[in-house]
Amino acid sequence: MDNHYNPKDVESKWQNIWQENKPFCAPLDSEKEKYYLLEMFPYPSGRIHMGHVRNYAIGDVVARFKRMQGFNVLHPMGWDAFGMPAENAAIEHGIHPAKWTYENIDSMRQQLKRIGLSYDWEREFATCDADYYRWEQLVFLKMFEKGLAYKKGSSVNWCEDCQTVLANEQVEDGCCWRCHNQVQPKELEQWFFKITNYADELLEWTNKLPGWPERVLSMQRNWIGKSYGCEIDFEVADSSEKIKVFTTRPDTLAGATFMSLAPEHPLVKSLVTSDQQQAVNDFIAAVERQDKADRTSGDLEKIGIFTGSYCLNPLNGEKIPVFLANFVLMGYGTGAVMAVPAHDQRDFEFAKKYQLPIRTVIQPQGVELVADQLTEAFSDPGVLINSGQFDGVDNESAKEQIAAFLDARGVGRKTVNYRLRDWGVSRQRYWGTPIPIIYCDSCGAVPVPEEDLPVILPTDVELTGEGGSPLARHEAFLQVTCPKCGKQAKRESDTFDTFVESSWYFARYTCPHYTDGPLDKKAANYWLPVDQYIGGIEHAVMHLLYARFYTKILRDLGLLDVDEPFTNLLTQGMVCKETQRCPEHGWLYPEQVEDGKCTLCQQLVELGRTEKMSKSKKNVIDPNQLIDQYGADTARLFSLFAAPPEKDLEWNEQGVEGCYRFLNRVWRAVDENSELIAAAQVPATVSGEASDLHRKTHQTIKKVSDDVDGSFHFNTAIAAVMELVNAIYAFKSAKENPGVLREALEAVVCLLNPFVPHICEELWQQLGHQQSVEASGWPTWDESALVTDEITLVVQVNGKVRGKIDVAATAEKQSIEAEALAESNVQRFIAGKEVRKIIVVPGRLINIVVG
RNA sequence: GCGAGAGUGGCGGAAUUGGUAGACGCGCUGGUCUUAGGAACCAGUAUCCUAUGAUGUGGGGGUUCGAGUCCCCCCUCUCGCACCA
Repeated sequence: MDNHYNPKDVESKWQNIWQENKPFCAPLDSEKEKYYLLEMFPYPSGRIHMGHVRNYAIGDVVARFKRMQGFNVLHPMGWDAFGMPAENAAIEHGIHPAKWTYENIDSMRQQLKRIGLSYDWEREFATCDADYYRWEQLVFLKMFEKGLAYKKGSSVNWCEDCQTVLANEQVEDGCCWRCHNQVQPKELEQWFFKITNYADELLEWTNKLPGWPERVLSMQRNWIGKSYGCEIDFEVADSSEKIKVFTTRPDTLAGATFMSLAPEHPLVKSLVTSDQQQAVNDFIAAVERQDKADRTSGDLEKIGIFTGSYCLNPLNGEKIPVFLANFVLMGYGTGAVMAVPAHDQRDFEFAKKYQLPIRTVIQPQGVELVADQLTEAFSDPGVLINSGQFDGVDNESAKEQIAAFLDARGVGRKTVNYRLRDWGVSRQRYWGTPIPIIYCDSCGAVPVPEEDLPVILPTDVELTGEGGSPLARHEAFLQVTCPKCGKQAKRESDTFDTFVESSWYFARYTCPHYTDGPLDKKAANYWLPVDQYIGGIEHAVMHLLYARFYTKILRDLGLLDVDEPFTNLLTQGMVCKETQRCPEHGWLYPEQVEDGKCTLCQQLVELGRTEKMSKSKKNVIDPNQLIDQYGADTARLFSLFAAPPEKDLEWNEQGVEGCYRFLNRVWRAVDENSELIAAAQVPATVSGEASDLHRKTHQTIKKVSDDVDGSFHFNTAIAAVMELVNAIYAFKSAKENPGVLREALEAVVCLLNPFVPHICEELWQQLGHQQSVEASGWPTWDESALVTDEITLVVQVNGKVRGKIDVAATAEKQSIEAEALAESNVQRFIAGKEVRKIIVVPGRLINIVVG
């Protein structure tokens, strides 16, 4: 046996062939049915990690499987190339973000090619290419024209020391990650996309995407958060001002004993009385220091301050105090909450703390609810009390009746509220798509004329991490003349959120070289929607919702004709690994830790949690070593065999060896038998051991087909092929039945091809085929080969297994029962007892119930 | 906190969706062959045990002839929370 399996040779041979012959390029004009398969494109961090390998291996199985099934498959790859890490690299190492990014892309492309992924590389692009982002700028101008992009004030994290805006990720415990100075909120005018205009359509379509996991749809529905309720006006006492609140519980209105406003509420200034001014200022400053995400947390201590003003309850005219409260956010509803402590837990805790009155207005039918005795808010349904004319009404009807009462008096109205907020797309950063707007003192915000696009991101910038965005200091970029009036004007210096680029790249893949607009409508409409999208569960809401929204924008701008971008979605579980952190040096790579101590300072390392692999947490596993040692096929097979795709995977290399061993077994099985089976064919009739292998072959074809097609049970598909290979090794009468053996070996090679394509192409050639295995088609199974004459049934007594019987597959219920009762071990358990019932589950088991 | 998921041998996982719990693989134990074995092959491997027995799918209850699977309560872990991508 001198023809050993040598993955290095085999893999470079086939990768060269694929590079030369381009078998994965997808033509627009094809007789075949189209299939668009897409994995979420990577950020070019420089190195691929096991999460990438897993994601792209999953996608490649589907791409190759669909190609074998005869589809015209589009399977593209590109780069989500704008973003903060490139700027950080520039700040830390003085490399220009463009150079850093394009070098990373080159290195990652090489790494991806080593895995043997079947991409149409002709369609590759990076989102930082001006040929890409220029069309994003054009779409922005169209959105601006239609009022779908607008400007409004919004708060950012500001570091006074660095004079710069910080991303949430750059804020640690309320402090700047670089200088550890306290971060403050700062109000800036920023661009927003009106995603709220599409809230209802985005919500409705969550019921029309059967190919999406229910949990993702559920998260998106909750994110949109449509709720029906009532907007109510509370007049401010001794003033003409009104405080608007949104509530889903107008039925509790009579129980509103105070009002809570967000500290950011615009009315705060006019409401605060002079004697409360100082206390309120201190309070607002304290709340500003609190993390936004924690503000609504139930754990957070509820704090508040009296403004000195009162407002009037529109139901009963009662005068109630107006407070500011840390748990009320300006971003949701109206930024004001009518506080009903008896029936809302947060209000209850707040009222207890500040000794505010608690009044029950709903109680369960027939039970008296005494406010003084409440230990928590009562939020169940019930009947109204203390509510004047509405007493005795059940609370569901009271919602309607009170809304109508308020409406009739012009002080309230039924409304729909969404949790979803408009999408803020302005970033005060350099490495992103320039927003194509010019500010003129006379004309205001003027769009850059279409013929002047693209607004090219200048390359001659200095990045320091201080003093705000470099574009804001780049005079040659900033200074322009107003396209409308010709006077001196200034460019917008903010760039887009990188989520904008990732919201339409899948559409651009259909026509990446098109020069007359963002999309070639013919290509877009042929390929879209994406038939199968694959990516991490961490994108369940934001990216996937933005992409859905942007698709509807493109549709409404007449650029394509689909309503939704992704017909089927597979959310891959994360590849996780334990993190390690030094109190002084932050996250550490595994090689920086020795005996639980940081090698830089010898301090004890905090053992972190198991988290998703990310460069910033330094818990990334680099697959290159694995590929060097075992080859790409083994790395692919292992990442697919280790767990089902949806499941999170805690990284552990145990088992790689087994996958390599298996590929060696496959190799030898073909190699050792290739002469014997050279021209063999399956005979018309097979019997005995040969018939068992013949059946096993067809069972495996069926099992793998079912597991791969639509259900992604790759781990069990691979297990099934392993069983078939075990059966091939156990097959003793190969010499007498070379045809049956050939059939089994060819099935193994075909079925494995989507998983481990290099070795399969090589073995397919060795089996004497001229055509590639991928072009040879997916094997089909013969139903008649699956049939067995005899089946084994389990016999239970009172639900416990007591024996097994072999019966003819065609046996009648009566004879099965008789045989089960006669089984010797079963006899022991039913002797002397009354048989009450016999349950026969066809093809499975018999349960004898005795008493 | 809110929203969404997950929990099965020493380990990764399987279970036809209410019907034999532990497929397949790793690891481990013993053996064959070999100058050698970190190669290959064969046998064994949930736990307790004298077992044709009992127990067993994060914990506790329930429904059922039968529950890993369905229902209720609890625990632990993971993801997202709007400027990481």
